[in-house]
Amino acid sequence: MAVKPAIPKGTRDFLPEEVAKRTHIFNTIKTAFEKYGFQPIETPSFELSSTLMGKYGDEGDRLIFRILNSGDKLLKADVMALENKELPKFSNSISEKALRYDLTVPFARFVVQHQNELAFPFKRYQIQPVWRADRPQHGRYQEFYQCDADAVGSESLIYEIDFVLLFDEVLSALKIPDFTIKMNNRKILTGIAEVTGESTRIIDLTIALDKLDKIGEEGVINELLIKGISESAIEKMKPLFALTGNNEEKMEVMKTFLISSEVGQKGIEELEFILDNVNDIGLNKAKLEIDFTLARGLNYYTGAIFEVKANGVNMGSICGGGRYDNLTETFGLKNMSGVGISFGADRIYDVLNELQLFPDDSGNNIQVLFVNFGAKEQRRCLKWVQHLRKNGISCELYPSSSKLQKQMKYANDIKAKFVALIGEEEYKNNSIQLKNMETGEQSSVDLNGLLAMIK
RNA sequence: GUGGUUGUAGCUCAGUUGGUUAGAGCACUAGAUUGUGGUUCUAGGGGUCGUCGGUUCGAACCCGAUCUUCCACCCCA
Repeated sequence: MAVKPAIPKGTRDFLPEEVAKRTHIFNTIKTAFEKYGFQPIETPSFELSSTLMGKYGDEGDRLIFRILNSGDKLLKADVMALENKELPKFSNSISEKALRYDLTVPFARFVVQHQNELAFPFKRYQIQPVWRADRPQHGRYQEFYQCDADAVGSESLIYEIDFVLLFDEVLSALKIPDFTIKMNNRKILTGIAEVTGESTRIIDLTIALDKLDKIGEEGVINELLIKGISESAIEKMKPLFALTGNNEEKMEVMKTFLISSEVGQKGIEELEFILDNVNDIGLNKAKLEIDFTLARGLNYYTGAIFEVKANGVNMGSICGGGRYDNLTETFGLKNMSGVGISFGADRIYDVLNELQLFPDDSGNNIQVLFVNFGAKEQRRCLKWVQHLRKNGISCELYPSSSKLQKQMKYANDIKAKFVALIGEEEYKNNSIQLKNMETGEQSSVDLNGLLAMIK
C-alpha cells in the first residue's frame, strides 16, 4: 500500500521559488556578517545531550528534540525510572544525543574545545537550522534557520555597537520598511530587583515585567502577586510602569530609580555608551528604543539584551541577542565574555512575504530551451547546448521528441525566456528558429546570432 | 505543556435528519490542432471521505481516542 505523503508538523518543503527567496535573505545576511569581520563556522546538527540540557531553563529543556539511542544501547533503558515516572532520568537512559536548540550554546562548546586554534577576540558567524519541539503557530516552526554572529573574548562594548549597526544594515538591505531595535541591559534588571528588595526573584520579576506592553500594568501586578512578589516591592516598581518619552527621558528616570544599585548604575552606563555612539554614527531605517521591560528569557544573558521587531506585522521578534559572560564556564573556560545576535531567517521570510517585498523576478529560470525534433536534430542540439553553456548561458534540450505542443507547454511552465527550434529545415541550413516566449516574436538566426541575442 | 480549531481527488472546496455506484473547479493525460505555449472545446485517469476503535441492519455524517492544520496561552526566531 502506498504511504501517504506527509512531513512532520512544524516542518516545511521549499519549492524552487521559495528557495530563491530564502537564498536572497541568507546572502544578504552573510555579506553583512563578512563585511563586519565575522568568519563562518559550522557545528553538527546534533550534540551530546549533556552539552545542551540545562542551558535554556526548564522550559527550554522540554523543547529539546532528543535522539533515541540505536540498537543494543536501548537495553540500557532505565525501566525503574520510567516506573517511578522520573521522566528526565528515563529520557537520559535511552537518549544520549539531541538536535541543537540554538547556535549559541554549541558555539560556546566549540570555543572551549578549539580555544588553542582560535585568535581572540574570535568573531564567527553561523547560518544553520535549529530544532525545537514547540507547538507550531504563526511564525513558529519546529525546524528553522538561525543566522548568528557572535564575538567572544572581549568585554568591549564596541561589539554591541557593531551589532546594532548590523541589525540596521541587514534589515534595511532586505527592505523591511519599519522596524525597531529594542535594547535593555541585564544589569539594569538586576538593579531593579535589588532596589525593590526582591533580588532572589529576578527571573519571575523580569518575566512579568516583560509582558507590560501585552497585558498592561494591572496584568503585570497580578502576575507578580501570583508569583508571590511582595506588595511593597510592587509599590516600589510603580514608577517603571509609567515610563514614557524618548530614550534620554527614560534613562533619566531610571538613573534616579537605580541610584542605590551599583550594578544598576553600571547597566545604565553601558546602555548610555552604546546609545551615544550609535546616535553619533546614525542608522539607516532602524528605530532604536530603550525598553527596560525587555527580558529575553534566555537566562544566560548578563549584559546587553537585544530584540528586533518588524512594525506593522503580526509577528514575534525577528532577531534577538545579547551578552553572556559565563556561557563557556559550563564547559570549563572562565573569563570568556561573549556577545552575539541572531537573525530569524524564517520569520524575516514571512514578514517579507506578508508585506510583498520580494522582488518579482525570481531570476534563476533557464534562458533557452531547445526543442527536440528527433535523433539527428538532437545530436546537433546537444553539441550546441554545450557550446552555449561554455559561454555562460543556461540552456537545456528537451529530453524526448514529444509533440511540439507539449514541449512548448513545458517551456512555458519552466518560464524559459527563449525557445530554440531546430527541425528538418533548420538542420539543413544550420539555422535556428529562436522564439522569445514573452513577446512571442520569432526569428531565424545562426548559433552566433543566438549568442548575440541572448547575452 | 494548557485551551480552542481543522481534516473529503495532487490543490481549493461542495455534499446527504446516518440509506445504493461520493461531486465541482483547478491540475494531470489524451484528442480537436501532422512545426509553435499561456485562450477554448471534448474525453479520460485519480478518493478505503486523516487514522484506529465504538454505536447502528447500515457511518464520510453520531461517539471516543489518536495524528495533523491553524490560533491563543507558555515560551521563543
